[in-house]
Amino acid sequence: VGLRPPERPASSRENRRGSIKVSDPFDLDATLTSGQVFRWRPVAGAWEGVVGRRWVRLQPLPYGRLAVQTAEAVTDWSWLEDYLQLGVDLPGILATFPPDEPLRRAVSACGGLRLLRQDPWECLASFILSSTKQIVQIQAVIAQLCERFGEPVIVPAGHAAAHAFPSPERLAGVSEVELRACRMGFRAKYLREAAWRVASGELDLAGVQRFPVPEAREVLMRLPGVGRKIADCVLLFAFGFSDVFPIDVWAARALRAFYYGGTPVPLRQLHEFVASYFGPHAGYAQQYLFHYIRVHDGGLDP
DNA sequence: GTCCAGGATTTTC
DNA sequence: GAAAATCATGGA
Repeated sequence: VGLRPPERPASSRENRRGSIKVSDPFDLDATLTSGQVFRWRPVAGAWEGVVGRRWVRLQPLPYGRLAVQTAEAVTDWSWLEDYLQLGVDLPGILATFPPDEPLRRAVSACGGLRLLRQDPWECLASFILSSTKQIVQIQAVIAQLCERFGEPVIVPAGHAAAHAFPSPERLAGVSEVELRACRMGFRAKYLREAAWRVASGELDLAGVQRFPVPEAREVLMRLPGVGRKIADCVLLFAFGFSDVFPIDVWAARALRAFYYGGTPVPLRQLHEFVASYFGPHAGYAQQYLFHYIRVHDGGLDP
């Protein structure tokens, strides 16, 4: 795992392109479309997005490589290796899954699905905006939010403008009416309150990393509009607590269909089940089941 | 008009 | 305490 030197070392753009060798399976398409991130866009067989303050283009290559293009010269690629979690031993994680038929099918369908390591603020804000919205709508809301309030980032010459995710300081100063103009509805007041608490220092978001899961979850759930599910998404996608299993309508649907014969099991019982059944990387199992039932299983059950 | 979405909160037993 | 009812909004 690591970044290979560019094909043409003498070029002045030598640090703007490279390719990453990924020894383990890495399904970029499944990873970026599995509902954990909302900012990546498919462009001509590749994916374009913004990580932190950097515009990035990723393209799958043969033999387990990823082509990487940035807009500015880069010497230290640790930010991308961290975001893509290239140091993670995915086969080792999959080996901890219980050997049941649903997981076997899900892993077989998208064996290179990864969990990314997202910025906590962007992740928290994104999932505050996610509640009772479809993924395509969440993408649209966040795109508007970034375009209107995010700082422009450097893009390749001639490329359309791109923006960083707006900081909590910026969003704390945006009116609820302006936020609602991004089609986020009642979530506007929740986003503003979260931005205010983070910007003021009342909520030390980075500090959440140091807490055990129950305390970290409790801290996040003090925010209005953040319940168990959204808190768990932030714990899993931003803080890397890979044993956390967020249960949304789709995950609940998958659990009931695959493990309870489609019977209407209450949510509380599902939480008890996932806490003991899926093992130390239950969050990965969740992502596989979530993506599988949405994309590969027709999304329907009896 | 109806139904649904990577839910949260309030009310009620 | 947990289960049920209410809230909420844009799009298909």
